[in-house]
Amino acid sequence: MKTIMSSAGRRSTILEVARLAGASKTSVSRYFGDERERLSPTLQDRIAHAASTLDYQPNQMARGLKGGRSKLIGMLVADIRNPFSVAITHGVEQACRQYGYSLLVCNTDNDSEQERQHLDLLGAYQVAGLVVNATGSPETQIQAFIRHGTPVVLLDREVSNVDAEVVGLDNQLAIDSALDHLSAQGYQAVLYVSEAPEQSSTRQRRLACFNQGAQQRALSHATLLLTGDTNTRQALSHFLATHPQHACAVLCGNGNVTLTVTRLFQQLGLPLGQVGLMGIDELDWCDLVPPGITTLAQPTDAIGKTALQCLRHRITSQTSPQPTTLSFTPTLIARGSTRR
Amino acid sequence: MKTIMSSAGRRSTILEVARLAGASKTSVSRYFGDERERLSPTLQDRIAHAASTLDYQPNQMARGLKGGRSKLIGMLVADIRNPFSVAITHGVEQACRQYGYSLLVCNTDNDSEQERQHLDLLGAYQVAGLVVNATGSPETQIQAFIRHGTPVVLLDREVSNVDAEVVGLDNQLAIDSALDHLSAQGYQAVLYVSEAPEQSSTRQRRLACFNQGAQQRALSHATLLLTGDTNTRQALSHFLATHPQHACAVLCGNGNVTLTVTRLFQQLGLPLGQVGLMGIDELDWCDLVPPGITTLAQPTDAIGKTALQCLRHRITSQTSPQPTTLSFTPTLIARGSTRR
DNA sequence: AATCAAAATGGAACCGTTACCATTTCATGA
DNA sequence: TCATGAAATGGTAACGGTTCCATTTTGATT
Repeated sequence: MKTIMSSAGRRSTILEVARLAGASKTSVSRYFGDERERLSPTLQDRIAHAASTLDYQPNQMARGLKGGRSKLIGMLVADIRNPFSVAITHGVEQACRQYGYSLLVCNTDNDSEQERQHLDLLGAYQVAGLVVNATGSPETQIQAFIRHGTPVVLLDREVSNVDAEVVGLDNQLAIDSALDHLSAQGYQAVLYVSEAPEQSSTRQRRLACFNQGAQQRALSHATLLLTGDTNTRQALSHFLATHPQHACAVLCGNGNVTLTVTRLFQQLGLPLGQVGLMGIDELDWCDLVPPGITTLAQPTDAIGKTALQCLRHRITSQTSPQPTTLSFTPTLIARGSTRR
Repeated sequence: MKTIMSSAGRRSTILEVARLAGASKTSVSRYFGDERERLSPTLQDRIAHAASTLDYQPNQMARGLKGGRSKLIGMLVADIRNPFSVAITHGVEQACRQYGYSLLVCNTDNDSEQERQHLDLLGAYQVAGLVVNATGSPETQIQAFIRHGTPVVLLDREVSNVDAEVVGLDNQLAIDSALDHLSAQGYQAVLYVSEAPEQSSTRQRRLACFNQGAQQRALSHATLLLTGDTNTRQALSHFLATHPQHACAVLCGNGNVTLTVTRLFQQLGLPLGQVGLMGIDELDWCDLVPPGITTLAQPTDAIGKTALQCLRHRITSQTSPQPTTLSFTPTLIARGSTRR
């Protein structure tokens, strides 16, 4: 014997609230919009009471349709499993909630086809703003958003021909700090390891800064790109072998690289510190691998929050983008891996 | 001299496509809905052409409004910075994209007030389904979703009085495997470390299984809860001190705990392996801390995808929940930390 | 050629809001 | 008391789709 739950609960509408409160749709709408003070205290009370009785909540779909924009912020993330991305997402999400937005998180897994699809969908949801950590170069699609009047902020990676603020690390400063630290610690030859730079302006920039900075400091240097087919272990050994007379160090372009290289060090039995190791991006475990891995930490929360601030600013003041680059300063966390 | 971009691009509507194609709104709607085959090939072509000319894409807000449901899946995550949660989110997100849904990710930071707010919003967006990794006990709110006909799936954690599938690890099996492994390795006294169990049914269950399982195996055992005020370092030392005649091991209830305890081991200078260490949840760095930390890995991707399958099943077949528990089998990854 | 069912297409109402404009209410000063 | 403007409130047409129902077209059958 089953109890039939016939009240397959429709959610209540503005009209029902209006009726119960003895008011008009318009007044109820005003109450829940930002014109509550235009209503007499009496009416406010009646509406408040009716709404809570009916458990009313404005339908965001209807609002979005009517207003031409939703209260959604779209966020495109290149790799959601990267702790750095997660940390930033966390910052963005917090800021969203604070201002009544919800976050539509779209992970692209570094695949531009997925990126394209996601951007299409985000368009269809008429997002109020877009935070993009790009994979490929979705120029045209992003331009379309901008043309439609949707504010866009680029996170960490630039996209060519897109006029939007870029929020991220000061890469020049990061690389400089790293090289300064390494040479201060007495390392004379540095290998920079990076993932494929084509995908990301940041990777390119760090690579360029590295080459330039290493040269300025008269450091022996080389670079290694982690592509699928190179034998990284061999490349690393080779670098060490060609610099027998120097104290060698490896600088990792991001957290993923640090992970890979640390594994490599262990496989090769390289003593951390004697061969220096340093990475951009702080990770949970950097203090756990003895004697600790030196890193440059990014202020992820600040970056995320700033990204949303940019959007909010442009959403409210309808100004067009002032293609600035907002660069944040990394924090050096020195540990044993760069102590000889 | 500035070029004024006066075409502050409105996106094109179904009506415009209809006009350009010389067809009716209805036909265009059918084309983009799932009744394309009802249209004559000629008409399909005309519409396709018009749509691509105008760069048309159906407005999801309008669709959602009309249909009473959006193509959004809401996901409530207790702690988005936990790699385990991220891995599952990744699985859910992939599955969503595959079926044309978008994922509204809501992080609660283990705060039930945030959870409440987020659930409200998700309601307002008329999500097609809800994946909940609960923090507190949002019983009433979730019941409201179910009453409204929105399918709900619980992830990892149950919520009392909510009839919904629970997708997650087979905790009994996990604890049993762990204890079997530990005692096979010769450990005789085991300390189970967990975060506050009030928040999470899973933590409670693992704790209970541990106590029962340890007793059955005649292991000396104790538990330690990581709350803010306990001196965990002291507690751990105390456990070791009270079992001088036994080979001791620590079992960690989840990834966060593993991180904390590993730090503790280092602070105390405990030799990994001689004092055993084992954790539930596999983490990036578990093979990096010498001699490697033994873990039970959860099939996160499968869990995430299954969660969405459940939703889809219930979205399409409108059946009411069959409050099953879908339990997944953990994989033991044995490393040096449990080798004496 | 006439008939008829099936296939193809279109008209219009409605989903739940908001925003413009119109109307009512109210307090104020002449 | 009445005019007057401001404040408070309400009516109604969109917003961009979907869906029911009606209409037209098509092709097969007699």
